Amino acid sequence: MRTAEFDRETVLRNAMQAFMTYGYNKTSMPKLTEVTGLHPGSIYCAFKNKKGLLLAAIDQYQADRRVHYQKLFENSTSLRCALERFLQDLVGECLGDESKKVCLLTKTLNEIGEQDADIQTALSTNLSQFESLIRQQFLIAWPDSEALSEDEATKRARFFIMSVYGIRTYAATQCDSSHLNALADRLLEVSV
Amino acid sequence: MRTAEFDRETVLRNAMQAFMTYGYNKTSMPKLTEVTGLHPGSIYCAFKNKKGLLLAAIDQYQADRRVHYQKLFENSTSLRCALERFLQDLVGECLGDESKKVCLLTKTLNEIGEQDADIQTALSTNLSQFESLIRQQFLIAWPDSEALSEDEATKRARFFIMSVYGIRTYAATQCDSSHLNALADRLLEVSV
DNA sequence: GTTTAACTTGAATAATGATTCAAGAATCCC
DNA sequence: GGGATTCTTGAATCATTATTCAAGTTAAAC
Repeated sequence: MRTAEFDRETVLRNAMQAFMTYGYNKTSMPKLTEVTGLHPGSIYCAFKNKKGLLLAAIDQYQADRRVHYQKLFENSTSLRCALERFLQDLVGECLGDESKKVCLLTKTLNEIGEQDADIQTALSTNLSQFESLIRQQFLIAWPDSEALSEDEATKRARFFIMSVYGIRTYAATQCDSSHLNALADRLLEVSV
Repeated sequence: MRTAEFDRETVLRNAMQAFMTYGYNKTSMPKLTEVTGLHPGSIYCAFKNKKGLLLAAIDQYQADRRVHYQKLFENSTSLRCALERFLQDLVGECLGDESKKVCLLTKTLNEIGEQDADIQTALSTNLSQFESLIRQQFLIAWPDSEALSEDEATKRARFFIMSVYGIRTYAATQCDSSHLNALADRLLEVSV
């Protein structure tokens, strides 16, 4: 017997960052050995192949995101407050460094979603989990806000999520702080 | 002297379709020779290299889009009518075949925009042209609608475009006709 | 302390990638 | 029709890719 020398979560976060920066196809195995510190053989032993490493990184990404948003939503006093925090965080990420500008899920979906069923399934699953997370915020009976019907909450959450994708893409086209804030403000207005 | 045997526009449209279907990195030169009918040497002679072919395809894409939307907007009687047509067309594309589901500009930006300055410039230029095209619709003093200030038109057009990106991405996550139509309807409501 | 199973190493492999180039073919101009 | 110019051809080249594997190393178990 022998225990693995590397820390799985660290390896996955490094791989994840590389995938977000360069995209799946342009993240070569040499690059992955470099950023993870693992030799090819170890990667193939632990994750089967490059695609397996991507799938594991996607799961890690989603787990990290869930924690991040649960913290972000803690102690919100109203739907408006929760969405405001979310949007501020989003705009901050869009203006931040390369590796946080993009969402691993949508970036990967855009790049290779149509070409691989396993990856498409993994991404769809994780993206609808993300949609649920937002939908829950719309469904909470806030002390300071009126309650929404299930149907209305679903529709509004969907529009919100769709616009979040839009803001991320818009930020890729032109990274202007005032434009992004204006878009976020407007989205908040039409959502709440 | 000798005239070229191939039709440049046809070649570019075929290349464009391949780039939209497979993405830049996964559209190999063998694939490009297949879809364009040109031999490697001819491609390198006419477009310098693979990147040059992409840049030319981007220009052709934008030229085609401009014509498409000018036709689409012809004889609109109000802003609402123009946007309605645009959104119907958009949802139709999202539900249609692979090569029309995506926008070459945003797809390429997502995949390799950060990695190549020339491509980023070309995409930014074309995307802001597209934004202008939509902005013009908001600025027209329609017979049936009230006029907007320049500033208000710019802001609304920007939010609209951002949401169009969002709808395209959302369609990639789940291609549900009723969801897409509901998103389009809501976008129309908050835009006009 | 020896065994044993598991992890690590990194060079070798085989496939695929973009790009070049020299030879051949076709058209225009005089 | 002859020459000049340009386009076409496609095999060869060189770089890069993902993946494998056999040898080496480590630590837990008895």
